[in-house]
Amino acid sequence: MNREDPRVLRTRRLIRESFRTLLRSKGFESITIKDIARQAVINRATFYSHYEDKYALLDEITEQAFLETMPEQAREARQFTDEVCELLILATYRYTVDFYRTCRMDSKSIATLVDRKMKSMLQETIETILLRTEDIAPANRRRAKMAAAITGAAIYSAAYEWLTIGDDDSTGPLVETTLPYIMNGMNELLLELSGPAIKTGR
Amino acid sequence: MNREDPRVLRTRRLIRESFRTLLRSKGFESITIKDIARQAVINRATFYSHYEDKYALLDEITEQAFLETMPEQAREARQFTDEVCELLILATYRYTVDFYRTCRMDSKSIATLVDRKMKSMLQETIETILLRTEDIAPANRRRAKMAAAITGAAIYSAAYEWLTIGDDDSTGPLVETTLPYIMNGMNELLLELSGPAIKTGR
DNA sequence: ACGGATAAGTCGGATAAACGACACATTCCG
DNA sequence: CGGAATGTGTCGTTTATCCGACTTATCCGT
Repeated sequence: MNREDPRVLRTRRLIRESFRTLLRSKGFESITIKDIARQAVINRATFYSHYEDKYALLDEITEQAFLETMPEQAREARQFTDEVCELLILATYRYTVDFYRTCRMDSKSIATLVDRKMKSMLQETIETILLRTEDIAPANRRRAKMAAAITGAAIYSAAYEWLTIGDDDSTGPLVETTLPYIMNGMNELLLELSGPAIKTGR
Repeated sequence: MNREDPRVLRTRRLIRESFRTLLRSKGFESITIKDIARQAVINRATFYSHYEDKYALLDEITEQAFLETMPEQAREARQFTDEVCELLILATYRYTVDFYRTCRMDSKSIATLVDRKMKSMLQETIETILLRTEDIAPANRRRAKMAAAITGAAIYSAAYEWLTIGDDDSTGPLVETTLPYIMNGMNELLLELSGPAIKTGR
């Protein structure tokens, strides 16, 4: 199917919007494909020619929301600087706030799914940034991936923690505690990365 | 083409909304079919399978707006009472206000078209009400139509005049001058209508 | 007045969406 | 327990929309 076809774009957008609407009034688990089709005023069969099931739809929506939340300056960065890191932290926090405030959480399943997706998006973003810096020895790619995984998880859990404590909408303390922690560990690794390949076994 | 088909409903709604949007930023005459199609993100050929041209589209939009503006109580009335007449006057005024405030008026052509449509909608509405009153002799239908035409035109021009003078948003004076005038002439006719058929030639 | 550019309509073939039907799984209730 | 009701996923056919191409009409500048 042609992703550029105006009919396809319209239908997919309709489905996404209907799903978001439903998420505001019902729990994820209790939303049926029939509900989505009815809300979007499309045929139920049409849904299946675009998404495998509602989990795939949730995945796409989560991804899209992430990309919309994350400023381009962060996604397109060529170096993992303090500034970029701060952007990542703030965007992640904003994302979780939006998500958890607009969606009903009947079961924890949706939270789990979204958590996983968010972490992988963060990780991918960071990994891309790290691999863009020219001076990384090809043999150190694996280390860069590790760093991305760790950092992604760190940022996400920091944002999540800050949200659940949530007696305050200020983000100052969130950044002030998370940023040094991450950049410290990251700089450690970056030093090694820019050098020659690390010897195995050390 | 099946008017109930969800695709048809969606497409027509898209076209109408796009047209309304365009009317807010461009003059009617300078809007091309291409503009409409581009704005609605539909194929240009698709437009032609729903509307003959932009004049037909304007006609439909005007009619729809009229029906939305006119309260059901007026449209469904079974007698042409003072109360109903007041509703017609007020709704007509509200309609003209909305229309002339939201649409750009580059040339006068659109105003002419809308004027005509509005008058005919008003006339039709009044005619329907008059013909609904059971005690009208069938032979007097023609007279009822005349009354409807006169009254429709009167109400519309009163509303229009009130709008163009327009130093004031109050509608009191509008109703106070128009209503007695109309009901006087109308009651005159209604008396004759409810009697036997009028003799021809008098 | 003439030629180029842009819009108006129209047409045929390709494709996405609608629709109804089907078999199967799940849930719910007497 | 059993059966009724509801949701899932898929299929074949019909229909609306897309798309590109074409002709005709209208507008505009040199």
